[in-house]
Amino acid sequence: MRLSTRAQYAVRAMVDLSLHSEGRPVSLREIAQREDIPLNYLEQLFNRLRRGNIVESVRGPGGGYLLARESAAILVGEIVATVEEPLTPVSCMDKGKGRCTRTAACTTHTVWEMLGERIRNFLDSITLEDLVSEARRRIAGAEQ
Amino acid sequence: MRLSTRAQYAVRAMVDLSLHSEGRPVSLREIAQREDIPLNYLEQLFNRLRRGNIVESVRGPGGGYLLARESAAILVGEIVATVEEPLTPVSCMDKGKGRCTRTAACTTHTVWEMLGERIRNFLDSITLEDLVSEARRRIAGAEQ
DNA sequence: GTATAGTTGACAAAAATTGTATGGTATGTT
DNA sequence: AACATACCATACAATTTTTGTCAACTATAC
Ligand code: FES
Ligand code: FES
Repeated sequence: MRLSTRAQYAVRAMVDLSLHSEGRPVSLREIAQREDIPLNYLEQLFNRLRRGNIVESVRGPGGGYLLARESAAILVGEIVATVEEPLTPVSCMDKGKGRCTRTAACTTHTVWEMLGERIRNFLDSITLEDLVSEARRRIAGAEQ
Repeated sequence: MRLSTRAQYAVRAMVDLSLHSEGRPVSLREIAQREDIPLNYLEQLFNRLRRGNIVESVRGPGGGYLLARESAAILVGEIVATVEEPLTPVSCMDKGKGRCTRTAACTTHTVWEMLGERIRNFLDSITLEDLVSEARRRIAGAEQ
């Protein structure tokens, strides 16, 4: 039940982006440095985030990424789901895939289904803005 | 965010065991056949389950495994945690491990911590007995 | 004593994740 | 136009984790 580093990286990077953007595009190079994430790997993640309509890109010098919407309208669950395709606990829910073999009438299926729902609901209950304002509080607290 | 097959196998096997035991030990060979799980793999899982005090073993011919307690006192969360060591979403919670590098003040840590809590709470809210009686209902329904 | 069935540890195969490399395209600046 | 920046895309390599297998051993019922 581990989250991939993809998901961890993506959320951290999105917080970083929000904190440092202020309307201007932020380059991945900056984010990669600040958050200590391999640049090329981050590029892959942001490709997905762009296709997922979570960020917009600006090419050329001075370019970078911008939030596609206000941070209060971006859910952590979206970010995670976008970079970590299946947010379901078991593969039989993947569509196309069959049920698990034999099975004790597969009573367990329901459990995993509900578990997935709980996970998604929780992650969708937190917005990027929640994390950003929390981060700002911490920074303010550390300064004084 | 995938559950290992270890966890899926273990829960299914435990349901199977409960359904077929009725006080008598059930051999892994039976379970492996009914649930289509590699026998040797299942042995490893039941070793962990035994050490986790979830089942008891009876050696020799006619032997097998028994529930260590009544099924109503066995939580699905226990079974999963026993075979799938870390039920935490990120490794920085593993004790001994450091925090994630750099980090946007690691606001995200709290999110993963809460997520882990939710997952554990949910899985601990379901007992093996819940699954077994659900399975019995299905079997009865299928028969008529 | 023999067959059954759990116990254990080492190891191999396979899959998934994580990270790297390379070559592109768009665009602002000089 | 040339050049530098920074996104875009794909392929591939390294690593780690998961999954499965093998072999040897111990206890016990018959
Ligand atoms: S069919 Fe989904 S877990 Fe068995
Ligand atoms: S320290 Fe735990 S996620 Fe960053």
